[in-house]
Amino acid sequence: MEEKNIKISNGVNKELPKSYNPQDFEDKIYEMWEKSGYFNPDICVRDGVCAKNAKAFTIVLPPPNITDKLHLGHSSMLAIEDLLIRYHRMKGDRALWVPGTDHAAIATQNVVERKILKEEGKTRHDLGKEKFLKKVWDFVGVTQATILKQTRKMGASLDWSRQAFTLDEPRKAAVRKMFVDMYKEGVIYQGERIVNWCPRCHSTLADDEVEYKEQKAKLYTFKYSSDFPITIATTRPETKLGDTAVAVNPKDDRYKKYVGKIFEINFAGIPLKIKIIADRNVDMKFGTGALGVTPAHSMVDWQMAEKNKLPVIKVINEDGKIHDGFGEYSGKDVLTARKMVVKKLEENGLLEKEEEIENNLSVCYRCGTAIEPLPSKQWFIAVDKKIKRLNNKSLKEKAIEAAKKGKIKFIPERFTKKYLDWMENLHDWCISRQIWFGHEIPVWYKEKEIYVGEKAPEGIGWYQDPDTLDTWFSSGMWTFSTLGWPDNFQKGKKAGDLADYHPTQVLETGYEILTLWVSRMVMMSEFALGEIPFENVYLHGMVLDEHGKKMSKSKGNGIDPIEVIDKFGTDAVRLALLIGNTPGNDTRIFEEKIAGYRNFANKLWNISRYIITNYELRITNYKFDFKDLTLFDKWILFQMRNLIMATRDDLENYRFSQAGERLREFTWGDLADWYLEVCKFEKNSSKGQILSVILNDLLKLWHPFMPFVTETIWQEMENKKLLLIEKYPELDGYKEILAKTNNGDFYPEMLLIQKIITAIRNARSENKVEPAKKIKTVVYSKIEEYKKLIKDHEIMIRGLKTGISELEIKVKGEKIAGAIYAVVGDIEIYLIGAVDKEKEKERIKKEIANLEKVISATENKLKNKEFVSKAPKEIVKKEKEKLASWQEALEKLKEQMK
RNA sequence: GGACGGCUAGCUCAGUUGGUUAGAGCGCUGCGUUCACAUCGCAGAGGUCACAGGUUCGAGUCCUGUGCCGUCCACCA
Repeated sequence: MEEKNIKISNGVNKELPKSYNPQDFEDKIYEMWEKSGYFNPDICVRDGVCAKNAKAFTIVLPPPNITDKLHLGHSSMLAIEDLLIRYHRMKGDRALWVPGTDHAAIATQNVVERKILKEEGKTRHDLGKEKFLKKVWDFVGVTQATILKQTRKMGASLDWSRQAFTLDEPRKAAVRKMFVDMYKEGVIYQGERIVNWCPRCHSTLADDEVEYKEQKAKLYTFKYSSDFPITIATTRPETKLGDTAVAVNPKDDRYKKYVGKIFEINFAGIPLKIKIIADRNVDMKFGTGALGVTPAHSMVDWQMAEKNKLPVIKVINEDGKIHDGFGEYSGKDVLTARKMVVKKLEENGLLEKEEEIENNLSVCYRCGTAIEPLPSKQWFIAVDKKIKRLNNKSLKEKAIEAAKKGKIKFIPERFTKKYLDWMENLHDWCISRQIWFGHEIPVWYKEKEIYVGEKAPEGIGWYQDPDTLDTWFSSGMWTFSTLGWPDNFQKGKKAGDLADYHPTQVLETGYEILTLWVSRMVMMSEFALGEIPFENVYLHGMVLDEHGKKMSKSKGNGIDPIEVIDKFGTDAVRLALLIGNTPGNDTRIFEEKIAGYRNFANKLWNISRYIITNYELRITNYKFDFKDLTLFDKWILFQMRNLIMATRDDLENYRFSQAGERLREFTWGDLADWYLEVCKFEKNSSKGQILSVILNDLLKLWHPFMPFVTETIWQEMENKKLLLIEKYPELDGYKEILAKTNNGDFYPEMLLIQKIITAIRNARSENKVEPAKKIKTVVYSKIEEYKKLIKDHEIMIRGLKTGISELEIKVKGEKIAGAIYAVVGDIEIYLIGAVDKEKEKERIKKEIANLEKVISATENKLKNKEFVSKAPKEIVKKEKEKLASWQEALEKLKEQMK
């Protein structure tokens, strides 16, 4: 067939290249999409791509931290979300995907702090707040630009006209409004709490910023004083200067009699009032079973103190030294003070035991300094407070209810439990942070006055709260702050984007922030709008390296998305991330895997190239009026219809990997290896049109997975419209065709032909017959229909690498000696004149052994009366049929061995 | 300490409600370059589904227990 010149989309006449080179097309294609405006659903409505009243399908992109460029985990997130968005856009939904980035307060501040320390040898305090923040904003500008570029590289069809940043002006206004509303409602309050304090960095740390270091420590067992009845144990005697209670387990008979009593004692020279309290969290078996309660310097003790209304005595100050008012200890650092206290105890004969134990020391993840838990004034969100606007339910209750009632579904389902466990144990949420970069707290002070409002108060002498808000406060508002809240929410009514796109349909994010982020979003949305933020939460796993290790810069095992995109193409990277893993599970990725999908993209390219060059005239002719349909035509259309059905079902149920594998199997197996090969030998008037239909729908099905190569091919096919906004394949046309073929009654015939071809190839290969050698082939069959079937498909059978020189079809003849033998059910095949007797014998023996094994297993099954009586009739019938056909084949093979 | 996940071919992983001889990709073995593709084609080898019980006519799949690996949470005074 002569090679034709194909018009490429840019108008230049040229031949399609032999292999697909992503770099030649990807950027151009993305530009086309972006310029078209169809990433924006409003433009789609305007141009009739989707109906005005079409269902909305909204995803807000989990905003990547601007601390660094994107890694493969982000790529995975983008691939999944883009798949969903493209699928729904093609289905005709008003698909909106909102882009943005996260200021990631603490993380960003730390990165910049480290950077200036390294580059200029300065701390943030050296620079001062204003200069330091300028440095941060410079940094943000750079990384943000990189992130946005990378996101486009992934092919993400985000609506850039709605781009947001968690710390831009609209979001700042939203945060202020939220804070003030919550404050007015009494949900936000100021209170004291133990925070993780790093005495070196002079800052609080979030719980997840604390690291634990295994170490050996000394556990001291002692009495406060000789007149105190209970012995306690501690690794930190110096903090005991601030003890206000001793806690024991309420079931502990040793101490029951003391519970409720107060002892006034002198501990190492300092007078203390100690109350004996009962708390079921005290482990009777650890140490002496009694715990000295130091409310100011232990999270757990603080909680006990609150419950029991105990006084709080601060022992250690912000520099990690003993506070004033502790006599000789004041001003000493904790280690010195510890030695002094222990010495005192020894002198007074109060120290009973000193032993080495293993324990976990909390240290600052930045500098490794031991953390001091200290009480400090912070802002909180009350999660248990009943709120009027929530029908007297608390934020916690609303968030739990949403999951329990199934308003919010989790994928995979097991994360529902994790979400609920976390929610049920949630304490008030501390939202203030002692850092500079972040949302300012809309609170002003003037001597003893306090003002909370969206704008600074009038008058002189007011100063703003120096703290900033936890980054999750603003990202918790992400689903609605990006859709125009609060402007779009007046008098309790949604308007604009908020009315059109909220609640969103899917929140797709990593399972590691289920608790940190997802839970907060639910509470914030319930408070602000009285509705859930999203209907489904799809959780993906982590992207790990080949050996299952986390990718990290320090280990140097990370794969840079841009590098692999340059090497293998975006589509290949996307497929490698989408296929071969399941929701909520981690996935390993390495270059060989990506290379495999690069090969696949090329395969699809070549399939298309073949169809386009050979059937060019009919390629855009998408019509289901075929004049004549052969067995294989019916089969491929049947397979295609099943594929469309299954893919839709898979995508609706978030089985992306399965959908991808199925598509791959059809494309490479059914279409390339069988149907296209058939087309080379079987000519009929419908072929071009069938191929046109198949390729059209196949490209559409693949588009959400591999947007670039599919769009490129689509454009090569001289389509005026973008594949991006094509309608997703429907079943209508296929249904008609199928009705005409009695819903697939041709299927067994098709399988028979396939089996005959495979059997011949196999027999030749095992006998080491050179592929080029043509052999006379004789086929026996008692069944008249089969004979006709084979006769009708002779050209095709001969064409498909069976190396037949002459094909003879007989009813039944004598066994042909010295020939290669194969059997397919009733059909016997002899390949004459190329037998390798030893190999042939071996092969038949192997097949006999194989058959005998399955036959005996099946016979036993059918002998079992209970199986026959209790199993469904269908299953039993199937087993019987199988057995019969195996037995027939076995007999024939045995005949050959004689 | 608590919760969750994994354990299926040499490697990476699928396996939807229990029911053909348990699948795929990569890798491996043999053969193959004439007209879509060597980023390819054809054929093949390779698994007692971690282990032990149980339910069932029937278990990779459901239940109980054990082991190993991993993750998250809580952290011991």
